Amino acid sequence: MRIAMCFSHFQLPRCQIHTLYGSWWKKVNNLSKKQENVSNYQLLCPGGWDSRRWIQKSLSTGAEGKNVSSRKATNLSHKVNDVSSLTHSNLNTSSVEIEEFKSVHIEQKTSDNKDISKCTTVIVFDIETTGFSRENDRIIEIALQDLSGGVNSTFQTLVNPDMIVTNQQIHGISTYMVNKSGVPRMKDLIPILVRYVRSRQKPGGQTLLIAHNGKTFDVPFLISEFNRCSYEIPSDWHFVDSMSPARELMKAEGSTLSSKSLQTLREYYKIPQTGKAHRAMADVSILALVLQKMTRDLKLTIPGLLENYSFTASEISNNSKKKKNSK
DNA sequence: GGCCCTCTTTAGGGCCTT
Repeated sequence: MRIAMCFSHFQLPRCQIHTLYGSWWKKVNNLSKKQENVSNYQLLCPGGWDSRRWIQKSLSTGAEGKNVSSRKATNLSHKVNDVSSLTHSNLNTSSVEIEEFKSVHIEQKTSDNKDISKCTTVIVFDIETTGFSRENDRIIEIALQDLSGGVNSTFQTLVNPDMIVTNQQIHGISTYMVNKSGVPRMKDLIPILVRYVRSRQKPGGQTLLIAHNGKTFDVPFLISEFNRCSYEIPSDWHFVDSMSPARELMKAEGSTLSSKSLQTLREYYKIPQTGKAHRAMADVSILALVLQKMTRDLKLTIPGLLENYSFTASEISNNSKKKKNSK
């Protein structure tokens, strides 16, 4: 009931949660089984996959766009207030303000890698935007996938940018699709997004969010949007740019791998294109599969990713400020 | 815009993200 109040406050009448176990999830499931992906994920998840990982329920604002026809929304009548029964119990929505998160410093964690792996939530995410400029462009779509799987392991939504979309040819997202009532604006979405991520966190654990080219695009863009809406990225969100391990892979593979782009990595690992490239959820599902292959090849674990590749939003912000001041 | 590589660091160019 408190959730309902929250969304009422946000004025998101079309925010909905529904079962997305349509052909998309089936494809991913079948694809993963065919490609022996399930066991490979154990590199990222030394404790092994949770048996719930292929349970097929996802979270969406209901504004994921018409182009995602393969993900048939089979239960649109489920309202957002049902989220309390479908996600973890800590979706406290009595206040629209984001609580100060308890920081979990990597260096304070136990040296036992298994414990780190068990308490770390790994989420792959991707954004689509109206362009490359963090100052002038806006996010128009965001998608996340918790690699531990289970109920509501994915989250996706279109975002109303309050501006004309001029790069529809890239992602297929039109002005008409996002500039209308029912599609949440970023300022309304951020609290929902933060609560979703929190709902995926393990008790006392930390979150590792992975995006391709995230260090120079997705994360700075996200920081910019949070700041524009007077929010801050939670301090216990750690990020990894999958481009970094991709560079290592390129060094190891030499000319076999010609580029570190997501599409090249997808082709390298013979992962079929599911959905339209440059739609957020399609790219997330590809990156999730690329990651499992890449971490296997590089023998990377979650502690390894945290130690060698992770960064925080504050580090990105501080670096940006230093560079501005030095100019 | 930022990272990385190299024909480099007193620099320039390619890549990657939408």
